[in-house]
Amino acid sequence: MSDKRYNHKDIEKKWYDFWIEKKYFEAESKSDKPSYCIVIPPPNVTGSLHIGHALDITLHDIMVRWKRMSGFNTLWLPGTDHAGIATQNVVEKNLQAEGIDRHVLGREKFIEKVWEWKKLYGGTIINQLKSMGASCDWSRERFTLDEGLSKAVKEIFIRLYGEGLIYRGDYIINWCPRCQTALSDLEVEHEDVKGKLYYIKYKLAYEDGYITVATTRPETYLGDTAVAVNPDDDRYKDLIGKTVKLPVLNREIPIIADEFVDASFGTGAVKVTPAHDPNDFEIGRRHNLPIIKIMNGDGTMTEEAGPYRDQDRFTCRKNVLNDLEDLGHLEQVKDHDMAIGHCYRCRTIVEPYLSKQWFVKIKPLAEEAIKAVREGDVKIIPSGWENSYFAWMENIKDWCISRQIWWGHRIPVWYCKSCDEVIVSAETPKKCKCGSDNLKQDEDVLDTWFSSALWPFSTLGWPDNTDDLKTFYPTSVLITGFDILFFWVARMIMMGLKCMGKQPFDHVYIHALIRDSAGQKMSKSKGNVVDPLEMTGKYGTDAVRFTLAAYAAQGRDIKFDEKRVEGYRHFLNKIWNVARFITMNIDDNTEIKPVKELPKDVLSLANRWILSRLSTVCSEIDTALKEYRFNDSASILYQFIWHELCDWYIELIKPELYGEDIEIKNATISTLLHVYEVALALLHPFMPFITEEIWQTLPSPKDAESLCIRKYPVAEEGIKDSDAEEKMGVIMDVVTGIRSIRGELNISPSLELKALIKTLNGSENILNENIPYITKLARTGEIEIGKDIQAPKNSATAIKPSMKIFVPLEGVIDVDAEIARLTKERDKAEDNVAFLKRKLHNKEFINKAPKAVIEETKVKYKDSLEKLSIADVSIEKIKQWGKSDGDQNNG
RNA sequence: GGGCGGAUAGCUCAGUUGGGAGAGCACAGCCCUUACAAGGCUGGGGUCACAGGUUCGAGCCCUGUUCCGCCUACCA
Repeated sequence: MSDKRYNHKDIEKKWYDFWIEKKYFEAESKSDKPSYCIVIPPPNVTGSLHIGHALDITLHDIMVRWKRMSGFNTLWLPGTDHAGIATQNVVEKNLQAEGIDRHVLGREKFIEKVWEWKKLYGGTIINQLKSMGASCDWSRERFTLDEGLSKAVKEIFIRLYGEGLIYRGDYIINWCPRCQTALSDLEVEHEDVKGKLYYIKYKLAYEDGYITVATTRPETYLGDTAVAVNPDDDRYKDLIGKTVKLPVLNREIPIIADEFVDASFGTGAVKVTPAHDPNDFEIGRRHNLPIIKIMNGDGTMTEEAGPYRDQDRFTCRKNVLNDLEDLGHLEQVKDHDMAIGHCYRCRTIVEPYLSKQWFVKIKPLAEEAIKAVREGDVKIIPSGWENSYFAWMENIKDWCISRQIWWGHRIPVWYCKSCDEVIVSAETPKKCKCGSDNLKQDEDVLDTWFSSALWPFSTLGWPDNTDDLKTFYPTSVLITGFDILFFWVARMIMMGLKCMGKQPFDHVYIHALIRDSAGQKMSKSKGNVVDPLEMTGKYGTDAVRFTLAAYAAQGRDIKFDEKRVEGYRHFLNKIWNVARFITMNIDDNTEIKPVKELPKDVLSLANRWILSRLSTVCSEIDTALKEYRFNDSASILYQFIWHELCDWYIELIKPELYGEDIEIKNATISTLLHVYEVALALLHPFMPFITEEIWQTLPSPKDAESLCIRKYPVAEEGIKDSDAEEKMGVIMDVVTGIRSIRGELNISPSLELKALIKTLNGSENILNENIPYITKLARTGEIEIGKDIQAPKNSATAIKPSMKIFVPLEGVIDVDAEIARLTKERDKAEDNVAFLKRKLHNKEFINKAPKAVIEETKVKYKDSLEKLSIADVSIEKIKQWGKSDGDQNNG
């Protein structure tokens, strides 16, 4: 505490260990207290903490610590996600580095390797969350591949299958040739590119002439089984029913008519490749076209591609184009803007690919989920996101949930090799009902997001009816970035409603994305990534947390600037030094009493004022947090502590602390301690470490052994006192008035000034009673106060609503500077008068504006008018003094 | 193609029912006043993107325009 600067090193771990040891973060399965629960968005087990997590964690922890302190049975349930494709990729790469191919290793051995890897490195991100101060209940930590969660996954799969909401079938899905798995629509990231549109001539089979089709993927012509035109397209009417021959392959395919074709695009004729395009697949179905697969799962061409077999898909495209050109089939090539889908895990260009996959029939689930938000069972904050939610939900497509990878929840389905029976079961079946034991389990695993969708209840013990489930479901709020609104939030709502019959959370708070200070999305390749751990190491976790909270305004992206962190570290230092100030002003004779026991008559104006302000701050923080206005709460605390507590209050009470009156001194130090202690408590959710460190050493009366279980302050902790606030306003006016004169006229702060105050509306009592405040803060010596004070010679003037302040400046005054200063004020007043006059003379305004506004305007007008006239008089006087000074000097 | 959001001080951003615009940082001047120089005091700085409209009154509401960002989509 003796150090002038706050040093975060060593402190953070000490307190975190203490909290854990005391089990403060552990929730009760059964409790009389109201419950508050947040489940963490589980980070990928392969992950390491990035700035987005840091924001997530900070906002979570603020809410959770606030509620815990407010007396709720609070559960913040942590865990990690097995992140199927991502984790498999990581381990696969590691094995490759050792020269091991996973296919050689085999499925079982490979999964063992992943578990080993998980045991070694899976704790990394968890430890990083802890270093952020996250007050999670670690005794309830979960992993999406835990036994319990796996049970939940199987249970829901079987249930949905039984209801016909899960089905298997051959469809065109998104296929990543590198990961060699299906992807859901959401897992494909579209990127706009300037591509080409190739016009290819198909010659008619039995007569001269040709039809030209336009395509962006010329290599797929190898799989064409028809050419389609719009039935109403006059250009092609005669060709319908005829056939063309595909170049090179010489396969004969029909020209068909289909409503889908847009006659205005390209040539109005579309090549139809049912195995490699979702629309073509539909057309193919309608017309019973053959389906020809020309590409393998790894992106090479099949033998159906004839001379191009085994070629990579992009090499094949080049060769196809060359050959078509050589043979005179390439009519033209046009620039064409389009969007190309990439795998969200490995950035490989995805292929629309025909294969047998499992799907969730999603519409019935989506309807309920739409209703839940529309009827307010789930409230999305900020509400603007509701539009996106509805738009997506209303156009939702069936969800492809099978993945051709090894790491994940294996689909609980077995196929009988003897009779084609499909057995869906939580346990491994021994025999088929046909009697055969020749059963084989489906090779695929489920989409990771399928298990994530169950997270809010699977983590609480579902499908068992546990106490945790009864106590904490529905959870209170889900806090996350908008990037996983559809991936995760929407699916949780659907599954929560389906399994639990209730929404998984009452609120969804969507926070912004963090960008770099130039507004660019952070990415490793750009090298603009801010490492939160580097930040916390440098500035302390509390400073980083407070920065993120202060940045977290609703509905706007965050442009993260390290300088802002530095600024808030200064704030921590400021807070730290208040503690030092208190310590220095307490000795063995100091008697500290609870504020409630202090007689009101020993409380000085400053004490009453700060208590009143504290009271307001308490209720403002409460409102802001309730509405998830994190930035507002941060700024309220910053403003109050730095400017009101430090700049005004502590300076005001110095005379009382250094004075002789022991009773007043005790009352003041008790008040200071109280306000500071409450402020620390208010701050604790935002900056847990420094507040606990200071709080523990504070000689205040305490009723808790740690700040994190102290009752969160509410408005009674201060005493609202408008009389004190009004009076302090007058004192502040005097002080700032004199300070302005000093500052603008460049008078040394060390020079003691005399002040004469002419009161205008009975403020002399207030002033007379509080002279020490003025002398201390404005550095004045003698002060004269009265209604009839006359402006002395050679004085500067400050004009305030309830008084005129004169500061005689014999010897130090710069006449021209003071005239300039007053003229500036005069002009401002004149502008005001003109403006307000115009307004009040406006008949429409008088007729139509609310009375309160008119009254207010009138008062402002009067004040401005008065200020103008005072300024005029003052300027006149000082000019004369200037002259007479000149006379004296001359004479 | 559809939708959403943004444009306010040099920078980053607040601005909650429409009543002459605020903060932090940066900048300038003065100060090492015994909590803090990672500090104190004072000050300068804005056509609220542009053009219309509604209103007594618009940063805020309406229409259009420009620029930027994002989401979403099966026009090959």
